[in-house]
Amino acid sequence: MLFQDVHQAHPACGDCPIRHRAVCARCETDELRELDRIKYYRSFEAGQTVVWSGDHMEFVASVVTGVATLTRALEDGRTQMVGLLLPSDFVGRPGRDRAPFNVIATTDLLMCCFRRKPFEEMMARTPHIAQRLLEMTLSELDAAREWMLLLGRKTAREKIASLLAIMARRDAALGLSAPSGRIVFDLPLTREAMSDYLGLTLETVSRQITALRRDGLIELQGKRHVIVPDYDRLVEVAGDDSDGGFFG
Amino acid sequence: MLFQDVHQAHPACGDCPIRHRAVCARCETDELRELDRIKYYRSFEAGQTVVWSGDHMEFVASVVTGVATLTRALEDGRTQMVGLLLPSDFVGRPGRDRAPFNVIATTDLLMCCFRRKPFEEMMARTPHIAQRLLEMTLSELDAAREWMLLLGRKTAREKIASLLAIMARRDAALGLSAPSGRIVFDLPLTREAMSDYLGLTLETVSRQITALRRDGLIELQGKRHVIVPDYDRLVEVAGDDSDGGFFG
DNA sequence: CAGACACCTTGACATGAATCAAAGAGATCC
DNA sequence: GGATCTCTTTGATTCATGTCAAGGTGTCTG
Repeated sequence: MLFQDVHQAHPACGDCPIRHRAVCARCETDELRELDRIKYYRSFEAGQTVVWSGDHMEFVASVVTGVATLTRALEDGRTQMVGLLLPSDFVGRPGRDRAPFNVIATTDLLMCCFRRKPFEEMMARTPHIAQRLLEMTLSELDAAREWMLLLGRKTAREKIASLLAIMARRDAALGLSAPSGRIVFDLPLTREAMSDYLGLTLETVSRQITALRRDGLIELQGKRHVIVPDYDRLVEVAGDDSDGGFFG
Repeated sequence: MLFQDVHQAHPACGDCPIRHRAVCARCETDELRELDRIKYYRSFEAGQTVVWSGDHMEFVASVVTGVATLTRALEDGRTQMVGLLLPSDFVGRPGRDRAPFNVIATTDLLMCCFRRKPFEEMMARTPHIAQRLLEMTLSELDAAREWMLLLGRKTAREKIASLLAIMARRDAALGLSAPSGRIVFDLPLTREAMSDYLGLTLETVSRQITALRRDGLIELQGKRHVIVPDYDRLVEVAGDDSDGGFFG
């Protein structure tokens, strides 16, 4: 789910992005019908809290449109983002009833929810759903570990370059082009959200973005519109030894 | 696998710790027999590499005895530990054939392996194994996220206290006592391994351990034998808002 | 249009952790 | 029993990033 590639999913599975992208990779119609029966939609406004860490979470869900963040915080307020939910990403855990992190909508957000109990029952009857979830969870785990390397060992400059490269890559993928050469996209995060993601302060984020611009690695129009003239050069600054890991 | 609690498993499932602890929570004998048929043991000496990142990994496995680490590294050698494998922990991913990290034995190590293909086939036939793996993977994901909070937002002192608290907690759990009051245990990691885990240098680790000792939060006999006189006070220094998260 | 607000940038300074360097403590080996 | 090796501690210094503070930019609202 963390940076899950929207386009890995089967492209011909109907209108609801949820049905095939997040849950049911094989698209068998009986199961889709059953999923349809137990699903419902919820929408949230930008800034609204979806679930608070420690709360009961009586559903699992999939993002239809918008962006949400998963965060954990220390008592004194220091906050770390631990995941980013983009359209088609899945959140929730069959078998656990308390959320281990805060889920917050950063833009207007539409989620497709399944009440946990019926979903679990369906999972028990439909083995390939558990396998699909396992696969997705393993991808997330890989992404989390890649992120641990970033948080523990990269410099501020490398961190920013990494984040921009991921965003660029993701948007290139949405446009179905290979990520190389010139890429243009909009940042879906504030500087503060970026700092929470990268384990930095927002001032440092701002300064490093300025530095990357000064060095010609990116161009900015306004605060959020980013132009990456040379994707490969950016990846080089990011210092990744395996950029591919992020998309599982 | 990361900090998986050995004692969560059903205690009465036979002699091979693998059979029930890591893979088969329900202990049905037919399945255990089948797992027995496809399993084999491999042992490694301390320091030996089990798998190198990017290599083909043709098995999934479970730790019987010893300790192994999962690490990722940048090209210039900066290294981040992304997981710790202790007895009963599971490693490997059905459905992927390349390891996304290095697995290195830090002590002499005995692993119980299952060739990937037969294991996958068995998983397809035995739904609750996929569910069990999903459960374990979700626990690991929670642990990884907890670790992201540590790496991104905690001070060196808090990081060390967190690691010691986890070790203390784990060893208290092995002795079947509740983690509180006085706990005594041996560190299974060198200062360098600890630094790789915590995103610090080994000098900083050494200094902070000295500082915690000076402040009476821990006592040391030799380099590795640790006495925690007051577990709760240590947890307080660690700054965790949810210590429970680590054991899923 | 003015005012308010959220978001972002920049500057000056402080500080926690890294780096570089040296030496101590325990093992192991002949 | 001394030599050697690995692991660890400690000290001096540097540097990257955090902290505190001020001001800029764009958007929305009345």
